[in-house]
Amino acid sequence: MSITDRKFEIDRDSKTPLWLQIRNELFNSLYRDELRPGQLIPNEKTLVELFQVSIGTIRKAVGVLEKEGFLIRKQGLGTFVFQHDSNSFLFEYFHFALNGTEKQESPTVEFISFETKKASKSEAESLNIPAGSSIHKIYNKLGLNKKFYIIDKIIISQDKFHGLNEEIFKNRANTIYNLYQNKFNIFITNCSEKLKAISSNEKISKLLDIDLGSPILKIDRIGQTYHNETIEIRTSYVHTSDIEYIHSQNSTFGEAL
Amino acid sequence: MSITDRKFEIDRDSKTPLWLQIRNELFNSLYRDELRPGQLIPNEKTLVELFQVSIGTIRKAVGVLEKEGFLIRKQGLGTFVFQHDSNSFLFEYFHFALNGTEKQESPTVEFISFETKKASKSEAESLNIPAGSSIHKIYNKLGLNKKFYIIDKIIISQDKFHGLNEEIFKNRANTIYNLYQNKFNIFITNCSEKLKAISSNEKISKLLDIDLGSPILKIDRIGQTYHNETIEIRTSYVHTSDIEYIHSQNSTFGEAL
DNA sequence: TATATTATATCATATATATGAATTTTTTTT
DNA sequence: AAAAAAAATTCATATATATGATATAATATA
Repeated sequence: MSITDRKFEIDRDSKTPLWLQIRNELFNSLYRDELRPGQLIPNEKTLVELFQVSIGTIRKAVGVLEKEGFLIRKQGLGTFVFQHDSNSFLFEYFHFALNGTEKQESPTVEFISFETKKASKSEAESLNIPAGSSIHKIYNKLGLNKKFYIIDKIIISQDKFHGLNEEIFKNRANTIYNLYQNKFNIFITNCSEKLKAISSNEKISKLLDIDLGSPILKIDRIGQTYHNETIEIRTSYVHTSDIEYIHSQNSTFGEAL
Repeated sequence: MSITDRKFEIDRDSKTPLWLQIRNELFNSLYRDELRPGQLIPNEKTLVELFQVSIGTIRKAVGVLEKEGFLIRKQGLGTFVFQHDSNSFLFEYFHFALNGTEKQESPTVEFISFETKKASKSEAESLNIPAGSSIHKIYNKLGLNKKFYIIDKIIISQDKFHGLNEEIFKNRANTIYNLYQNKFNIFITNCSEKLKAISSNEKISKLLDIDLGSPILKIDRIGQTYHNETIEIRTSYVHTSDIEYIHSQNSTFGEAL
């Protein structure tokens, strides 16, 4: 259903502000896929008619969604739905740079393996799927500057990625999140990472060509979509001799609405 | 000089929008300490008269500074300058939680040592001070749940913290950044952290009561004030058996203006 | 055809104004 | 003196409107 045909119910007597109601309605349209990644959304004048509010209220609602990262406004052009692609990937989810440098380069990605198997208990729990469900387990190698430093293990539910196989995964033209988005209609909206230092085991040592027991940065990432539905578990094993994980922030930034 | 006595120069013919000019003027007032941490800033009506623009333009400028974390608006009360204190500390700069938990508890902090010495070449370089200048080197121990997991090494220039000594540091009533802010008029506005996995050396092993060579998370943090002036170098050595470093984010959040 | 011009569409900035909500202060009442 | 009520202060929401900036499309011109 097109968004311009929708009937939106805005309650002028509600205690929640109009702009927030509209923000939520637009958010739901994203969630329900009435507005798709990359798509041009109706212009402000049309939204005014659709919601029967003033343009200032529309701009406030759209502005919040823009700050949240769901929409992108372009002056003279229109407002678009954010999409995962090779440009956005770089600065969003890849947090490594060569020692001492700030500039984040695009990593080289090399496929290692693709398996489909039964989820372990903890894997099933993290993905919130029934115990014993099928999952895809994918290994990748990531590098910077012609050397590989990172092993990525990706775990996703088979059910949510119907038809996914090694060929499709390997032949994707863009990022992994772009594949999720375009082929499987799953849009990753947020990630949470937990970092630890561990000793490398035999498998990791071999894959990264380092000594057994070397200190390794282990990153557990949970990738979620709308309404905090967990889609992906990704574990990164990083040899941090030449590269480092970067995390910058401003005063209270990050905790704001 | 009080901000209400200042003469602000707003250029209505400039290509930079009024709201941005005003945002910058207010930012400079923060930088120049005409507006101090915790202070109530003039109300919107006063700002309208001060800058001779409409209230919408003022609200836009203040709104941006609020999003950036420099101001905090309270309906019915006024707008205040953000300040470092024990409440804000928790969720801003401490990124650890016990394994599996999300909730961030306040860490226990225990003083280890306070030294004043000559800066090494790399320390001087990082702090952007002349080679051989005096610095303070402070060690702390941080813990959660009655166990210590973190050793913090803090390095600051003696020049910028005139009169600081062990007693003053130990007897502070609040956070370290609060001490900088209130006693030395230095306001930390942003931090950048770089993480690595290393093997613990003898000193760290002893301090954290762990085996020599255990994998350790090493965090190099640069604390800066207005205009990216580096104030503090902090290195954390973290034993991540029971705790983990947490980093969450939304789609494009973090890269927005 | 290629280039310059003009028109159109769309978001950005700015003003003016009215009403509401939350907090504090002042006044009145008991 | 204490409690309740009223007033004042301040930010929040919402409308209406005008002009500017930017990108694209359509048209006219060389």
